[in-house]
Amino acid sequence: MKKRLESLLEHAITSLKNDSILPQGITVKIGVEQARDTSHGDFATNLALMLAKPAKSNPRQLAEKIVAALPSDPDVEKIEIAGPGFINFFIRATAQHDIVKTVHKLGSGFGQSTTGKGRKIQVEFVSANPTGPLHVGHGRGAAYGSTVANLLAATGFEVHREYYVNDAGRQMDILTTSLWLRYLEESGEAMQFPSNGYRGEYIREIASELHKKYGNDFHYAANLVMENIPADEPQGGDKEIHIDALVEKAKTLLAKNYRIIAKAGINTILADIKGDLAEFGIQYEEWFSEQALVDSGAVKAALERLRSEGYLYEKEGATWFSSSQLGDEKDRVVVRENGQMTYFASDIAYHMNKLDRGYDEIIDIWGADHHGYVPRVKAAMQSLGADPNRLSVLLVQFAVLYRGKEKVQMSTRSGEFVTLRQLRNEVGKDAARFFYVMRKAEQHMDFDLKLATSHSNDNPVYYVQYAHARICSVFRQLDEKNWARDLAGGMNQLHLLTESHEISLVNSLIRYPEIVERAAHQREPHQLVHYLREIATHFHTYYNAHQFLIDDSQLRNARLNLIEAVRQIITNGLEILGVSAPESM
RNA sequence: GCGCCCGUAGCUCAGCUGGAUAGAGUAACUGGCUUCGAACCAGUUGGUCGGGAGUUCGAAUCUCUCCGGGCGCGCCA
Repeated sequence: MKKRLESLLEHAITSLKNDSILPQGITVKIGVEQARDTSHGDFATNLALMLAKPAKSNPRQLAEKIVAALPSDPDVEKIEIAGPGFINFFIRATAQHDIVKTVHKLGSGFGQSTTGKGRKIQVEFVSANPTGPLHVGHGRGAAYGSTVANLLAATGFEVHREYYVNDAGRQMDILTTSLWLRYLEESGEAMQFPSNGYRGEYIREIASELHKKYGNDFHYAANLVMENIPADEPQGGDKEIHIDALVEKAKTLLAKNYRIIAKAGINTILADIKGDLAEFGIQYEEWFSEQALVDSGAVKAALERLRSEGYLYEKEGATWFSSSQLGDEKDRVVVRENGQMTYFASDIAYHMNKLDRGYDEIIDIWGADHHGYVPRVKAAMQSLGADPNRLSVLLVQFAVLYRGKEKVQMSTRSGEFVTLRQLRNEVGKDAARFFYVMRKAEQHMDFDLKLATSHSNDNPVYYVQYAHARICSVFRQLDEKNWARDLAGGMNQLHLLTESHEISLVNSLIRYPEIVERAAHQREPHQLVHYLREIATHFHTYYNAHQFLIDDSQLRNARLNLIEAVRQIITNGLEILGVSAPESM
């Protein structure tokens, strides 16, 4: 209908081309919007207002000209000019009922489009370091990234979901050493744990497993381990030097056993993360290993390429990337004085790898605390001759947890609600995913655990799910009454749906594909959430105002077809959000 | 100090990219179950859109400037 009105306006404008009232040589985008207020009709356009300035004329006069030039349409009942010059269209009430047929026909495919034209798009998200379980902060990126990916898939993109596993470099050494030290404690050695080590309880658990499995194979006396190790920070030393020395000691003493501990650590933690995300409803096409990238020589190759392009230089014993000439605020180290490559070095190689894989677009989803990292990655892409616009980095702000009024501390120490798993256990997957994407990503979010767990009207996820369950319940009642459902017959009676509640539901149905489209295009899942709440509201209102299981079989079947279409759309929308649509609750 | 994000009803947030009288949820109050599920519905109260200036027919939305909050400015990842 919207498109139809737009083309009507198009006709009017073309026919007015020669009229001197129209500005010459100016093209204006003709936009028709659904009117917010019913007194403004069903659709409205601000076309006359837009044209008024270039035409140097009164918008209302212009509107009158346009209206006069509009071809007639059987479904347009009335056209009004209102306010400063809006043109309002009043549509015949039953003109849009065919949408019900369309929804039934397309089923789960309703709302899907081919706008993406199969363009390949990669979405990399979460990518938390595999040095511990996912925490609640990662949860938001997980829910957001997954939903953005689903939205893109629904709009015809070929989506590749990827998790970049940082399983290389210093942090892995620190993880391995932390495990070993806890293992030594487990086997009776007393020593001070490094302040820069990983202190989480899960480290002890893995260490304990190692001890069970390997006995004293990795055991060395504490005084031997701590021999010649520089002081830690609390003792007035440097924590980085301290931990690096311990890592070296671990490698020397353990020799090839070092790999066993390292493997056990990464495998256990990664398995936990994978399981956690799977239970959160997230499947990846690929888990990309940084170590594999390093082993393949890609990082070295990337640096050599930068060097040959003249972007690398040596200073103070380190190798620098001159990102500042490409928009970054300063140059960045890629190889440290000690010869180790920085995280950024492999990130350059990783993004080069992404580019080489031929994606039309690359999306990285990062926590907002990494925003300062964007210019250097873009600079790297540019230096490799790629268009930095092929990469878009979407930043997700932190979520602050509340339990009622009380702020929940997020420190690893507090032991309260740090992991995503704990959150899921407390509020459930559905509520967690729904809450995470309810707010737009740049918005700082308050996540109220009490609200998310409450099984009441306070909780928006239940509100939407309840609408779905109610519809399912209606159909169960229909069966119990042994009333046959005449789907085809109902389609012929759609014109009976003239109640205001029915009209507004139909209007909601029509908007769904546009909502999916816009949410995908703007990478804003929250728009879909708001839409689902709105359609649920319209349904609940309708439900309370009218009976569906009535004796009049014609009206009954028409109504049932309408609410079945609503049910289908709620299912489709929740599917994109990764939230289940229960038949009863 | 510099950079990014944010500031809208008591609270949590939308506001379709510059449009009509700024909207939801929640809280408070009033009413609705013998009728398809009350995890629901109907209604009332509640706003100098952080302050100020500018751009124009028109600003919560764009520009500038202050104020307030979050985050970043490592040879850490």
